[in-house]
Amino acid sequence: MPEILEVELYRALAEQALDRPIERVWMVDSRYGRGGTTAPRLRTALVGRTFTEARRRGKLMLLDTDGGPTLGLRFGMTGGLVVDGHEALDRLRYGPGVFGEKWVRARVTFEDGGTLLMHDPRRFGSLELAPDETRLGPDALTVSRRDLAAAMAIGPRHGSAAPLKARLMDQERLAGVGNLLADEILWRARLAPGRRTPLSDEELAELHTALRSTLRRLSRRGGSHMGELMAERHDDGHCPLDGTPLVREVVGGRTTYWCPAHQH
DNA sequence: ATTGTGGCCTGCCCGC
DNA sequence: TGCGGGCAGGCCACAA
Repeated sequence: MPEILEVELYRALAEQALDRPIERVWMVDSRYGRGGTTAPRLRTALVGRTFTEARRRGKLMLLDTDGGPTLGLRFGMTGGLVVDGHEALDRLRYGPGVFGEKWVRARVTFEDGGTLLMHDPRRFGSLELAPDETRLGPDALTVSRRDLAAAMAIGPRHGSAAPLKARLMDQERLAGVGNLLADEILWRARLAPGRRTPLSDEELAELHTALRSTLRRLSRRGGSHMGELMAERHDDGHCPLDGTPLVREVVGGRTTYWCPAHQH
């Protein structure tokens, strides 16, 4: 489920876990670790230390430690964060919608008895010690128009043949936008997901405005799934703007809904 | 180097 | 009611 808005909620929740000495660390199995991160290495890195800061870059959450490596958390499609029994979100749209002990994949227990845990039914999330943050592009919540333009450069003169939507979701170019947000942003920017020609200055401005307004609006409304396009994301869905039947197709490897009447 | 594809896991929903 | 197939908002390894 989580896109950038959800991970930002997780990050805010994780601030409750700062400055509390870590007593135990558990992970379901070493396949849940990434980049050589195993349960024993997690223990060595974390036990006896505290988390000092909860950061985020795109969809990657980062917990710094006092003197040890930073812990990176990725939530995949169904991952959720729980601190001291409190969830950042009531409900995971593509998960079972309830909390289940059997879906807990990792747990950090503090000396005060509290816990921070990863709840992840589908197991697409992961933990990684000292993740390479530099592989991610600028954060979508704060990206400037200039940096967005650089990230989106497409077309023959810019050496890329990837469709616009794939660019928007390429985490190395722009960090944080997932499939749902991409559709919503392009719909609001009036740009077709399959666009491969360079964007004009006006279109880039539209895209930047749509990115900011969509993130701000959906953040207020409670998450990435609160977009206006969401309710029409099904067969026979219609454009909320002009009533045109939406096109459903795969763009950039992901299911895409868009309006052929006003997105160009 | 860039772009596209399959696969990872598990649960839900739909149609038969 | 039960069952099988298709689908799911992320990301990686791999092929072309």
